[in-house]
Amino acid sequence: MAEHNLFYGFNFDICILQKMNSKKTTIHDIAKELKITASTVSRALNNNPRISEATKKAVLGMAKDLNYQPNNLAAALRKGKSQLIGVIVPTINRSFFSSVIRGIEEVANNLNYRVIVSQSNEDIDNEIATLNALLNARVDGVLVSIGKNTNRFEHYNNLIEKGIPLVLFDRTTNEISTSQVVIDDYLGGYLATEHLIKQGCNKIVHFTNLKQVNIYKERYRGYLEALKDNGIPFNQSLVYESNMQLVDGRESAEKLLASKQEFDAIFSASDYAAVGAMQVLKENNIKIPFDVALVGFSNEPFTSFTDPPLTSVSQFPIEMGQAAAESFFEILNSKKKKFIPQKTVLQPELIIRDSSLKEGT
Amino acid sequence: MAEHNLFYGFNFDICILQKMNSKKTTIHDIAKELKITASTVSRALNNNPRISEATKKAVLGMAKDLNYQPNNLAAALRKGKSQLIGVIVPTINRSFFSSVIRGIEEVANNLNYRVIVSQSNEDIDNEIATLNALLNARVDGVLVSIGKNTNRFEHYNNLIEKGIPLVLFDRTTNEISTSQVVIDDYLGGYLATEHLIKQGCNKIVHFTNLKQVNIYKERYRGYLEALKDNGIPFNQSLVYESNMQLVDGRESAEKLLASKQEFDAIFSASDYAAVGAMQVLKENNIKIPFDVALVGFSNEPFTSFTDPPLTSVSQFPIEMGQAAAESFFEILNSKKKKFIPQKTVLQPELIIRDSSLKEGT
DNA sequence: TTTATTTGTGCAATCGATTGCATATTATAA
DNA sequence: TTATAATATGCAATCGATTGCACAAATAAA
Repeated sequence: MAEHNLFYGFNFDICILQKMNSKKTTIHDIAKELKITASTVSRALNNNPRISEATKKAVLGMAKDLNYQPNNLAAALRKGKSQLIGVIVPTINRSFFSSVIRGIEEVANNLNYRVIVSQSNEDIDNEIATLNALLNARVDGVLVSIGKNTNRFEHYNNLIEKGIPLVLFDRTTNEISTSQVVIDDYLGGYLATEHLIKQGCNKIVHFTNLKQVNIYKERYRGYLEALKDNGIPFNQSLVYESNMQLVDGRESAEKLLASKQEFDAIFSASDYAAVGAMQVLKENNIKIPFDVALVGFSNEPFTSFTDPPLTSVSQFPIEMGQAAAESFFEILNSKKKKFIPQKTVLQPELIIRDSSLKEGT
Repeated sequence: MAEHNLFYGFNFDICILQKMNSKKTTIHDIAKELKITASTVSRALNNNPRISEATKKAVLGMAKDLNYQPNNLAAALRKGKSQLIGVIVPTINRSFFSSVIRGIEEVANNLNYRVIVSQSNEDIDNEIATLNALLNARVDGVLVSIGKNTNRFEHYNNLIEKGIPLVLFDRTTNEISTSQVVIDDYLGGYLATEHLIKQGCNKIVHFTNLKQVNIYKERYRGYLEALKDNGIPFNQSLVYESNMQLVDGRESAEKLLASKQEFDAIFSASDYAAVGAMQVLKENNIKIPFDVALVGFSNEPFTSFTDPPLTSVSQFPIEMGQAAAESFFEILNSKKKKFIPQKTVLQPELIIRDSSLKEGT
């Protein structure tokens, strides 16, 4: 296990934390130096048109000389906006979410906003506590992907009542009347299934999760529709419900084999469950994709490292983050004007890899 | 590609952003209501011993009634500390870093601090800009994993001079005299190599990167030492240098095969390069681990999904984040006292999987 | 009963930047 | 030359919470 070994004084010197009498310089210091007032300095720094070019130049120069660093806290307090935005995700520790955050950050930083990240750990109390903490930190708004178990939404609706911008992404709900960004899970399910059919499969198993989360239902709906559109009768006994983790995929695959049903493909609504199934199939000497074609969902980074590489549906997480941030700033900038919550639906893309590619080889 | 389709008015109502006359309540509101002063309210909320229990109870009750939310900005401005800490990583979008952040967050949130995350994208200018942005946001300190190309460190040394707590983790340097948290890469390299030797290998290839980054050098050193300790002569032509991504691993493996050298194992200092090698070996019908045993480094999540699963060295990223945060708060709390920068070295662990396990099967 | 403490609150300044309004200076129009 | 407008800057209040110091009331000690 990871232990903490402490070594002292490597090639470090003992150092004394000197609070440095160099008190940070403020606009008042600049003002004093230039024999003008702080208000003029403030305006000059903000490029206010009422300030002469000469003064502006002088202020900017002196600011540089004194190594002036603006205190955003003071400005935030006065202006009532902090240039901070909060992001709540179930966990940061998943490729999908960290990529979304990356997208959000890109857009936010460009607009000179900073991002505060918090994790709900799929726990509603945690989610509420974390939201309050963000509000206390006076974030200018919040972007959220709600937890699996979140079934009350007052805390979010309160935000909206207070006029605090809120955007939901990926894990959304219609119980909250605000802008949201999702991918078209239905389409993703449809594309995946259609692809399998085109590969010649017609006994397609589906792994899904029927809990409250919308996304799986939509993928399932896409699966059904693709079958229908291609004249393939739906067979309920080919649908396996589980928690969609790797072990669940293994379990479903084992049940499937035990059932002796015929099947020539599996469309798993999760990459993890797909990998579990892949393992079981290989253990049983079932050839992928020749005996059974396999498609996952999410295009997790590991999908290209499995053997065979796993066909999957990309959700474009970075783009989702960007879109969410853009939606967010639209709300932020529409203050006091009428504002219509909008739903941004991103198009998923089927990433075809060997696990489902029968022809050619 | 992901397009943005905008649908209006799904089951959303048009909603007007009402700045809600409900101005946020402040301690003054509570004070007025209770006919006491704001200072008393402030002290009561902070559980100051000079305030009577009765008053405290009244204040707390009224605070709840009025739905009071403290304004951390105001407190931060006055107290000169924001309860915000900044984290800079090359990218958030990598399992290792997002896990470290998770660890940092856990500790920080418990102490009522929020974490602001920023990415440097391995670019030094970006790193400096992002650091300044964090300072302007008045973070109480910073935790950093420095970029690959960062070769100047004044911006960090400035922090230290100003007495702003700084902790380095994983990607560190001795050019900055502050606390740091790393794993023992040397030991990781040693363990990996030793394990291969114990499996009966004695012609062990090593994939490494010889750039400025310390971590690869240390792993290499561990490799050399393990060879030496086991009486295996070092063969320079078995060492392949590259950028350590998947394609680089492929390339190195191809060169290796083309060289016709004999080898019975590969220790790659990166999981990605290891997977690249795995692909090439399999394409050449070389059996893993029977013909060639394979070990990676980092224990990326995908290592358990490859075929065969890849033996690797775990760096315990969450624990690293926790240790970094603990180090950070030690500095923060040692203010004005003498403070000795300390180096925390975490022990890595070899996670043995099938790619290197010759016996048994 | 008087003096010394302790206890509980209030007063007012402060953190640093912003901003509505007033004012002084200069340029333009009448 | 005087009235008017434009330009540039200053004054002072403000955002909301914190905190050193003062002070009154209550309690304890003399």
